[in-house]
Amino acid sequence: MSNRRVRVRFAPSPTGPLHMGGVRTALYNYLFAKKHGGDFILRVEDTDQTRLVSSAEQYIIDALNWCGISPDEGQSVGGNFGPYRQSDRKHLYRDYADKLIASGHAYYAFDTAEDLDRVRVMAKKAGTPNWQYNNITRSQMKNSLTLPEAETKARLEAGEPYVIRIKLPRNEEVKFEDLIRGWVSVNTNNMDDKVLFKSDGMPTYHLANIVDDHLMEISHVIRGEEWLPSAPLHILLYQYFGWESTRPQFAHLPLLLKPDGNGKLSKRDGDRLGFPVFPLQWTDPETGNISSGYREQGYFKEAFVNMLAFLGWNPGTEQELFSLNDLIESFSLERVNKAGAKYDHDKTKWFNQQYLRNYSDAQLADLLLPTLEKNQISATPAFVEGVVALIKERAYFVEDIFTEGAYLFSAPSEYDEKTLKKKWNADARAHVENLAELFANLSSFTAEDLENCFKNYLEAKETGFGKVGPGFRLAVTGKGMGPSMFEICALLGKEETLKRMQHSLEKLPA
RNA sequence: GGCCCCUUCGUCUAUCGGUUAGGACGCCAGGUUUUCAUCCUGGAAAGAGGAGUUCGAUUCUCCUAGGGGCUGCCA
Repeated sequence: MSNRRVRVRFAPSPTGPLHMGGVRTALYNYLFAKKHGGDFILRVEDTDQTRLVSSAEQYIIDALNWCGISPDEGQSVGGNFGPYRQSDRKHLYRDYADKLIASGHAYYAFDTAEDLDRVRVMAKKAGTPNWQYNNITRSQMKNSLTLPEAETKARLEAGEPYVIRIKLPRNEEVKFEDLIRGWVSVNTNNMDDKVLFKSDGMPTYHLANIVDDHLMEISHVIRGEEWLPSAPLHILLYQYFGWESTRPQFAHLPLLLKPDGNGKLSKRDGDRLGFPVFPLQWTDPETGNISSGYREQGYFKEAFVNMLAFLGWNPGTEQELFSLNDLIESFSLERVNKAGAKYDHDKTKWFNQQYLRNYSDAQLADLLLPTLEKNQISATPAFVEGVVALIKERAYFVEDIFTEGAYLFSAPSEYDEKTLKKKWNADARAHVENLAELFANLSSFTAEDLENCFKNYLEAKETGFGKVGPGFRLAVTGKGMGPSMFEICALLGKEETLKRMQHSLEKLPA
């Protein structure tokens, strides 16, 4: 058992886009697999045909690929344990359900959905809020345990719809050791006879999940805490199938919580609180609604992954910046927290800023190209790199470099009103005029030259930086704030700088 | 309501019986900067409450409270 090859699976249901909680579950599975030299499998659990969203499966694959945590096995990449889509495995499950019936651990139930609704409503009226189909109530229902054998047989042969339910024992303690939570135990009296096989011929999650994990030789089931309540049921299934010796170990992850109010982060929270909940942008195929994604918002996948990894896990050191390889090296389930974690968007932005700074100017210039193209701006690579160097430390996103430094690419068409009002006067105008003249005579136009020239001017005029600087900046950039003016002018070059200064004198009030 | 899980600064977290309870984000103040951003320095900020075990509990146990999950022929 301990020598068993590590094989983990991420098993989403393709009912929509994967949200960041799902991505984190996938990430932890991936990290655990890679840490132990094992396999990371993507299994699509599409047993609920009514909730299926056709484009969801591809979205899930795209999202994992973007994050750099592509599966080793799956429908799209192949593998020796396929098919990896449960609807393609449909033929497999019935036999297992039958085995359970044969061994007395499951039974046929003929109660219709309407029957069950009625019973639940009545029970509620009688003061029982959650009626369950269990080892007591099943005696009053229509199933192969209560019906005469001949009638069961007749109904089956007549093609009457039925489901197969697990038959839980009375008053039995089910215990298992969770890798994150330790011993968890539940009494079967508090569990119900879950449906294993639906009337549409599909297995439910519970059956398909156990059968597939077994067949695919899964060694560790790492999934969200929402599955903790049904884990005992799964334990029992392994027991009834006689698969206890190869039963995977369980690890139930803490949930990602909404930053405001209560509850777990859900798909419906997309953009509601001013941040995406999806890794990639998603267009709802029915409504056409678009939900934003981290990728399209300009987040680096490294930052996104790093941030997600830290929501529920930490290395125990003070290091916070981890590449995917660093994460693989450091990850362990023992260091995963038990309590749910609230998502913090500020921290996510901070992570992105950190990664942005780790890129070289040349790399960032490259990344900026599409944005420039979109805005129909052409500039030499050297110039773009110069802009990056000047602006990058005030940027969180690549795109910020453009929005913050737009005035470097094209001369200002408007001038900041506040600065205009406060700093532009006859003196400022005269200073710009004088400086333009001095600059025109410079043979070398480096930041250093400009600074010297500027400072000499200040001395000559016996004035301070504060009297001249703001007007000068306004004239050249149209802004009231920004990086060093000397750096800016040096980057723009003599011709452009002078042109802008002249232009401002014509355009700004006298 | 029932069952299960959880509980350290606002948030993410460190601490595996003895610490001035540490770090990060955010926030505030000061410094650097012509300005803004960056950067630097500093600051405010936490063991839910109550019992017990122990020489000693944030750490172990129990109770209470609070939070979360589940309670479907959904996953």
